[in-house]
Parts: sequence; structure tokens; C-alpha cells
Amino acid sequence: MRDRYAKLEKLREIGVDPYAYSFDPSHSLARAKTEFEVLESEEGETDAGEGPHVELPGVRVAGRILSYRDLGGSAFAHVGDADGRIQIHLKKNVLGEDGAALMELLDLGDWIGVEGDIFRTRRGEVTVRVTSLDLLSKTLRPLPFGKEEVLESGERIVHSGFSDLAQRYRQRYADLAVNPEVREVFRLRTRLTTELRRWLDDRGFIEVETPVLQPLYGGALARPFTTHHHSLDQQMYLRIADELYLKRLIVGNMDRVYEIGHDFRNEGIDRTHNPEFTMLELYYAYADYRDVMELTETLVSDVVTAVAGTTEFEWDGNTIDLAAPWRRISWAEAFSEHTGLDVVESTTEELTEAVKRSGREDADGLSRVQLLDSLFSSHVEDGIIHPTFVYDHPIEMSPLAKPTRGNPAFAERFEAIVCGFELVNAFSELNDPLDQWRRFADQAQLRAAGDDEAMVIDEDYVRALEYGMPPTGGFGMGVDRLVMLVTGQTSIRDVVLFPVLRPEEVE
RNA sequence: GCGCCGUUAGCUCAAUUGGCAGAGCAACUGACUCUUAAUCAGUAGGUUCGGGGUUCGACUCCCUGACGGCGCACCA
Repeated sequence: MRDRYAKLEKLREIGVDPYAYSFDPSHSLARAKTEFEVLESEEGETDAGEGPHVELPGVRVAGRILSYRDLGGSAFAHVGDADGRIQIHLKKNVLGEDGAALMELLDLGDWIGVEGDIFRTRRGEVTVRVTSLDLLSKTLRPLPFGKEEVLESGERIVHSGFSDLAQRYRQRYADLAVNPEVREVFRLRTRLTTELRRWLDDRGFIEVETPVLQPLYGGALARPFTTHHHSLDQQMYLRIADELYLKRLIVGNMDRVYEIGHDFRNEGIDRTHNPEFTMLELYYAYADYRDVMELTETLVSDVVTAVAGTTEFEWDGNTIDLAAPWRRISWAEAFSEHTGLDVVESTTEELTEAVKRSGREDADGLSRVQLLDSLFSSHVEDGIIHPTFVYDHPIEMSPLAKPTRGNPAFAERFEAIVCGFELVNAFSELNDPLDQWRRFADQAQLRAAGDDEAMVIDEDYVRALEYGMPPTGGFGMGVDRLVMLVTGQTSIRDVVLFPVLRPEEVE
């Protein structure tokens, strides 16, 4: 870095501002290249060095220097921007004295703007013959570039690239700058959320924003992040779910609503859990959970097709197909199939025994619900690879869902499970205020008994239900997890730009 | 929280049994005006993650701490 500080001084000495104020490109790098190729095909021959000499004159482009090959009197470099790269040819006798002096002071990573004509070199690469060179921003810290090889097939091989995971997450800016495939993951992520919105907007859903900072948390079973509002002198929480606010909107005659936003859960971190994650929740009037199942499989299947052109994905060694329809199996059936136990008939002692056998030592203190949940996660969920709706959960596990018609020990709820993790959770939403009150009361009892993930009573929410909520279906979907499936990433950290990490000291 | 593995130059990695800490790329100096993992000649670059210990001697062995990966546990 010391060398680069010296270059800063030299730049100022020769009258170059190392941090320019602006530049006005005529083309993005990708467009410049494409436009040249179109021109070439219109004018005939494209054979390198043969045929008519085609040029696209007067192009102004900008980007970061990715590679540099100094040949003395001239140099070749690759310049990259957000989604393209192009080779440039710098010649000292063309650039003149000032330009030549500037060339001497360039480093990998520097931002430059150039003007010139595009031609194809003898070796066949589309290249800008630079007539004017501007430094836009000097790089003081060397970027961790690898050496790059592009095979005839167009495949890009990086040698000794930037691969230390911790560093890549902490210095995502450097990761993005040198690893275009990382940029591609996040570009695809954005296309996916854009398509989700388009799909929902087309069907009359409206996007809303509900509070992230809440006086009470609810809508899921999880520990919250807690904070304090000074002037109200009140405990506040970061939301763990959007659910209760969105359903208040259904009460308020907003028939179809959705929200894409961050939820926060104060739980462990692993490859499918980041404490802050993106949830899509939607609710619509007059629907039950069967309707939501159809909506779910259609939505996912349509949206992934729109962004990836396929519903088939390779993920962690499995090939999965997200095309509708998805398999359906009842919770009780899946449970007895994989554990050999009956949900209703089994005694709490039998369940406790089974949990202990599955390797968990704290089984004795657990409630029946926790036992069932524990067995389900360890025996059933992990084994489900292909998209599957598991429906009709035990009602004690589902305090916001209507009882299953004709079978009130269960609730009209489903989870969509793919590759061993939960992608979607949905209900026929409970709209009976008296029943909802009883369910909250049951949760309060669990809480009193020491289950710190049980729900807290939300009296205002019950008041809203008293005003009447129509029959409603709704779901919550883990957007990060869908992005993981579509991009083939097996860690949520690879689809979150700045994942939660332990703090470090910056040198 | 528990277990296993890891942390060496800016980046990617070596270092035999405990015996002089090395390479490629990047950087720097020089040569070269169609190169593309450019090439050629040379130079410099280190608190071997931190702290403690064993030893004549520690990158290497022991203890401890930090950070990371994987697995388990927790977790809609």
C-alpha cells in the first residue's frame, strides 16, 4: 500500500486528480461489446485479422482495471463494470505525454474512463483502442484478484482467487469486486423478488409496510431481539413475523395484502438461519389452506421459471423439481410413517422416550408440543427432499390456525418442505376471536411453564378479530431459502449480502 | 452450547521426526507497441492468529483465548 500512496503524490504532481468528480459513459461495457458485434455481423467477415476492418468509433466506457499486461510502449488491460468486461489497448504514442505518464501510475483495481474506437485484435478479442484516458478513482488497497484464464469454450477459470469465506463475508465489497459470479447470485436474487412482486401485483395483491419495531411480538414461535424506546420509556421488539399486522389489514377490508421484509429471530446461526432474514407474507380473503397450497406451488413454479427458465435445480447433490403440483402428505401420516408412533394415541412418556433415543438429553422437561416438534424435525423434515406439503399439524402447535374441519385435534396448516428445510408455512387463518383468545391463553400457560418461545397475548389483535375477519388464507415464505434453491447456494450467507458475523477489528 | 478441523507474505498454498520459514500470483526495478494465467531478468516482502508453557531449539508438542468452516444441539 505504501507504493500506492507514493503514486497518489505523483498523480497530483502531474496534475491528475486521483478522485475525479464524474464521467459520462456512452455505453455499458456489455452494450459496447454487443453493439460492435452487431456492426461486425452487418458488415460481413468477423474472422480475426482477415476481411474488412470493422470499427465502432467514439465510444466512452468506464470500469475497474481487472488485469494489466504491460508491453513497454503499449499495454493491454481488461476493464470490468457491473455486468460486463472489455479489453482495452493503451498506446503511449497515441495517448501523448500526459496519458503515458498516467499509464505508468495505473494499478489493478483502479477505476478509469476511456474513450476510443472498438476493433477486434488479431487474436480475435473485441478491444477499445484508447485515444483518451481518465483516472476516475485510485485504489489504495490491493484487491485480492486471482489470475484468470478464459478457455476456448468461454469457461472462466480463476487461479488462486479470493476464497477465504470469512474474509469474503466481512469484505463483501472486495468479494463482489473480484468475483462476478457472486454479483450474479445477487442479481438473480433481485430478479426473483421482482418477479414475486409482479406475480402478486398481477393478481390484485397490494404490497404494504407494517411495523418492524413492535410493542409486542407475535405471529411465530421464536425469541425476539429486544430494545427500548426512550421517550416512551417502553420495551420494544424487532418483529419475528409480519402476520398479526397483515391480518389486521384483512379485517380492515384490504382483501389481498403482502409484505416482503426482514424478520429478526434471536436464535442460532447455521446454513439455513441468519438472525435477520427476508420473509414474504401474504394473506387473502375467502381462501382456505387448500387454496393457499395451490397458490404456493403455482407462484413458486411460475417465478422460478421466469428467473431461471426452468423448475429443475441441483441443490447439495440432489436434483429437485419445483414444478406444480407438489406432493401432499398429512402431518400425522408422515409422523407415524417415520417414527412408528401415533400422534394422538402415544403417551407423553412414549414420546419422551423417542426423543431421548434420537439423541436429545433434555427431553424430560419438554412439553408434548415440543416433543412432537422435535421428533418431526429430526425424523421427518430432514428426509423430505422433493417439494412436499405436510398438512394438518397438531392443533397445539398452531395457535393461529383454524381447527381442521371434522378433526379438531388438528389445525388447517401446512408447511412446504424442500431439501430438508421449511420453505413456506401457511394456515386457514383463525378468525374466531373467542377461539383465538383461548389459544393465546394456552400459549400464556406454556410460557408460564417455562417455554420462552410460546406466544404472548395480543389483546389488540383479538379486538381486531372481534370486528370480523373474513375467511382468510395466508402464508409466510423464506425468500433467502428460495434464492438458495434457485442459485444452488447451500449457505444462507451466500445469498445475504452482509450476513451476521462476529465483530472483528479492522487493521 | 458441544465435538472435529483450520488460521503461515496483499491473495492462493508449501515447509519431512521438533532443526536456517518457502513457492506462484500481486507489488517494486528494468526490457518489450496485438497481449490475454503475456513473457524475460532482478528486488523487496513475515509478531507463522493472540497469550502462556515444555525444549538447547517450536509453524510443528501442551494449555488457554480469538476468529472461521463442518457436524451435533437449539431454532417455524
